[in-house]
Amino acid sequence: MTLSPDTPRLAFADLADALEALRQRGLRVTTPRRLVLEALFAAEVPVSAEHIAQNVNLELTSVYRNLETLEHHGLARHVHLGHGPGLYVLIGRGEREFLSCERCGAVRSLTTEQLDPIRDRVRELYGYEARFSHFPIVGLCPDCAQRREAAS
Amino acid sequence: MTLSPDTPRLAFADLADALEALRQRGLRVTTPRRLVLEALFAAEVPVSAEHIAQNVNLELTSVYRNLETLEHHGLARHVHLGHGPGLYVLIGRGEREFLSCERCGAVRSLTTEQLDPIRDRVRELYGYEARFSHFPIVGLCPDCAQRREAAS
DNA sequence: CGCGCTATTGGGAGTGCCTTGCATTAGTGG
DNA sequence: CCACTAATGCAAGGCACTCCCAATAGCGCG
Repeated sequence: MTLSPDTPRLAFADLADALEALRQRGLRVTTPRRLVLEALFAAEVPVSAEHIAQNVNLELTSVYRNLETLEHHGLARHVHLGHGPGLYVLIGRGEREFLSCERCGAVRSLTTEQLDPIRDRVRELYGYEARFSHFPIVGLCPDCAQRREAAS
Repeated sequence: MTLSPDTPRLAFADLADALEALRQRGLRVTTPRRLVLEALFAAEVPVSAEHIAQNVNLELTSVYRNLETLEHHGLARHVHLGHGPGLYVLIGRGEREFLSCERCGAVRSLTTEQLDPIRDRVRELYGYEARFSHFPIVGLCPDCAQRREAAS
């Protein structure tokens, strides 16, 4: 699957690249590893370990272990969108951040730069270095916010 | 606007007040209930159910159930500060919000108004109604941010 | 290509944080 | 002080991982 031309350049353009990177780091390219990576490449939204395990028919344990090593080697990361399991995404295809709706579960994807003004404001007001990449902002999406306002 | 009977605003200054409010709502004032409430009044930071259970020597189950009913009746709420158990706080004594440090666990307490500029910015940029009250902003406190910068 | 070294795997058990079910206990209004 | 039923204690269950270990299978080497 080719990347759209406007997608930022990245370290791991495709599966083969990523696998090569792993091999170079002394990691073995096993079938489960490859399948997990494939699942991440195929996903357009963050996915749970459970989801991957079901899809590619792997032991959940193995999926978690692979996600962990992918994270450790900078190929993937996970976010906590409210309650529920952690969700995993590939790194390197243009960094994404997320806003999630507590009510309907909608996930809005943003570029890192889009959240910079928020991070800047938090830093400037409270000195905290907000890292929404791991614990994103949770709230109500425009639709749910409106619906709730109408109901009151 | 009209007061919805199932979401009344409870105002209570102390334990006796809170217990009276519960009684008025048809809830029984039992020893475990009173102990959980006392623990919340005593805590100056958000506390876990486990913490309460240990302190007042109650069944964890009972603590969870009581926290749930206190939440349901608007006397308490909980926040998720990064990983780890949910942490409970009383409401009605001046609303607090939190900023937590992913590295050292430090929790900075703020008034709701202090976070309003951030919420406003999120709304104005993305239309999301950020609700940091349930999933607060997680990041690095000034100390940890500096330490990390120095290390790089 | 075969061999050996060891990273990785499957599967099972364990942990943390709750949630549910149920028989028993104890607040409360009458 | 009685009856009614909310609330409790205890046991079990559930979700999201995390750990352990014997068996397997990549990978470098000859």
